[in-house]
Amino acid sequence: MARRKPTGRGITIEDVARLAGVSTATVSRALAQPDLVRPETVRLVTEAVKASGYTPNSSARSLRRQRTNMVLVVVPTIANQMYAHVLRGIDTGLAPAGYGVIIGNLDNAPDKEAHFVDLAFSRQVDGIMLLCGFIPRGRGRSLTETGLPMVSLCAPIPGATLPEVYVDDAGAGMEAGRFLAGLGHRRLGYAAGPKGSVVDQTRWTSFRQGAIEGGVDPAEIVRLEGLLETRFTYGSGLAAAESFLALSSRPTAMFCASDEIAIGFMKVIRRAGLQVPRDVSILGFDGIEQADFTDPVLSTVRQPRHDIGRVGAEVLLGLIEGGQHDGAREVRLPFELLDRESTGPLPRRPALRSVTDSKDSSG
Amino acid sequence: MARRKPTGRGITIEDVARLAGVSTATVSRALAQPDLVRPETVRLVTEAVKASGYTPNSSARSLRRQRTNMVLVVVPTIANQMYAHVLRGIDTGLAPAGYGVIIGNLDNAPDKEAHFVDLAFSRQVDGIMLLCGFIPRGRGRSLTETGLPMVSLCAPIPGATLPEVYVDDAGAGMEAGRFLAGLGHRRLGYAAGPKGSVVDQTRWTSFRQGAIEGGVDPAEIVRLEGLLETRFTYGSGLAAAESFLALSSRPTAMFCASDEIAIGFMKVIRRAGLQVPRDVSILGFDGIEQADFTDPVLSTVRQPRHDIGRVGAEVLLGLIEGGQHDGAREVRLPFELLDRESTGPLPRRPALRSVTDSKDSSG
DNA sequence: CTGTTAGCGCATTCAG
DNA sequence: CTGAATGCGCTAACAG
Repeated sequence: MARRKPTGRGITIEDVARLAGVSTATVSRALAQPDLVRPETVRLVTEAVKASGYTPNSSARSLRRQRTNMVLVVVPTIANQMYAHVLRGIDTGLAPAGYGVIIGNLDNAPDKEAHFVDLAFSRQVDGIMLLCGFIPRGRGRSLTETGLPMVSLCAPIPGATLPEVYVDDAGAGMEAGRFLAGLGHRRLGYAAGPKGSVVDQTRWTSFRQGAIEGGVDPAEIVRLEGLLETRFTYGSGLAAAESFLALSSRPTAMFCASDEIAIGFMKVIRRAGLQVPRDVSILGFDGIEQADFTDPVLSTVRQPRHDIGRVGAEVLLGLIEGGQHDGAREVRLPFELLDRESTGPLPRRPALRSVTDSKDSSG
Repeated sequence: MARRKPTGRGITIEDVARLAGVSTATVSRALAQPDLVRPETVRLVTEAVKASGYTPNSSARSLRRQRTNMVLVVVPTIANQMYAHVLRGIDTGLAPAGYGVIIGNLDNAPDKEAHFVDLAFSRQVDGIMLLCGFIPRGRGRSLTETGLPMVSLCAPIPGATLPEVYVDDAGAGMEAGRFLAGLGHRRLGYAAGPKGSVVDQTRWTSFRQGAIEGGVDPAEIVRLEGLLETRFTYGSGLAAAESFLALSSRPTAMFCASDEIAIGFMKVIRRAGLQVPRDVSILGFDGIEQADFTDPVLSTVRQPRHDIGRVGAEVLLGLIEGGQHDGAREVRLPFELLDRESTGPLPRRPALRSVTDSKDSSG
């Protein structure tokens, strides 16, 4: 009822000032730093605000304060459960500080990269979170050149010196290798992620190393890639499984670069008549919710998805509000190997095609 | 190399103007409406821009133009595959028009609602997309009062008169009911979604109706809810399954309000020794990617997730750029019932507990 | 404690 | 076709 005449369109600070009988500066202060204003005046202003329904215009405020209270989050694809939960964590960490999220969904469209670079250069955000494992470029310039605070989550970025928040992929890979070796498996496979990815590289290398430590012959560790594009998706799992089935001598245990890959992989080999884990043990990576609902329940290396996001947000806020980059801070979060139903001890006889060849393995 | 001295911090339009030897007005025009500027001048400006690395400041531009080129997307939780894909669709529809997405993740935190209302009132966005099936409120005011263009996706909002883009839930529910009845099932169950939700209500009512049309006795259609909070999540499926198992006379076919519910449900009853679809048929809703990877593959009603987002974005852009709300436009997208592996004809004998009681069913 | 003043960086009048 | 001037709405100096 007390709604004031909307002069032009929105209610401005001037309307409130008039209503409260004070200057705009006082309104601004009463709202931002009430302790610097006489209580009675604060009350007047507060009431005027309530009466008018005033909300400060964010563009004007951003322009003036050189701060937008927004963060750009660049993610390979929002459709992946893993990233979705990291995003939730980011939101959890950012919201209390009054920051919002602008979503930068790459979604395998390289031209979008440039768009996010522009966004950053236009100062639409105060900081950047990279979940993509590389630094976006476009129009001949890179995000680093914005000078904006930036952190990398989920994946380290080689050559860059920004704070990183992620799990110890190398340690996890090692443990995965030792784990499967410890179950007695002597021929292992790795269902690969994207070839260029540091994360994939790390997991593969360390897995191999862990397996060797566990007593596996290096020649008996095979890397399986998809035929076309290999990413962390179901599709890559399907493709890797096809490669797997085509092998004359198959691994008895597989380590997969992601849960999606593991789930895709498992589907194909089960359709082919193999049983998990009797014929093949399968170990995933990520610990997405869906892995709790496969049958058998997927063994996997769980990453603290939510925490990665939350901690990443806190690190970034520190950079934004604290000011100085205090060198390349690095936060390693703990992983956890979940030994569940899709992994088991070495079966009596090696897994062969359902059409059993009379050919012995050489050795 | 040609980088100009960064006077204060960023490169402004003034720097470019100086560099090109023209006024700031000309720079602005050369960039926004080159046809109004002499080609030679445009060239000068373009070169100056390139040399300086100038990108217009978005806060200043937004303030001046009363337009931010951002859209707020309010989503119940970003962790749900369904919403994640709708979001992708939204991005697909928005990006070509130069609009970005600010993510409004409710995540079951009611206090966040108010925050998004403030965001809208502060004119930080030009439009709003609601995937939550209701109109967020906070601080005693509702999003509608912002006067901003708004559309509702995935769910109609009762009482509101905004454009809606969603599948025909009623038709889908009917078809689900007829489908299961057509398979010969005479005792049906519905694993419910959130009680207050219009979507749940619609699916349940129409499912019931379809089943009755298919010849099922209304008394033989049971609604199963979770014990605590019932939502569209795995957890609700688990809870519904517990209720299911406790029934003395169990349905032989279940319609689930979402795929997550269906998957959670399936897990529990299979652990209890029941087989799908031999003992119980299960039909989901949504058509998330994960449903392709269950064993058996989940039958479900597929929604065009991506299209819902894309079309919704286009409708909203029409409102934003076109200006006038042309009444409550409504777009219904087609659903598709996927008859796959988790549904089958009525089994010979009704599903009982694995510990077979000698008690006959009354009838 | 409060008001006045001065921009933040840009796009749009209005004159030339 | 171009330049000078104005103000979008707000906050931070600086005086009182």
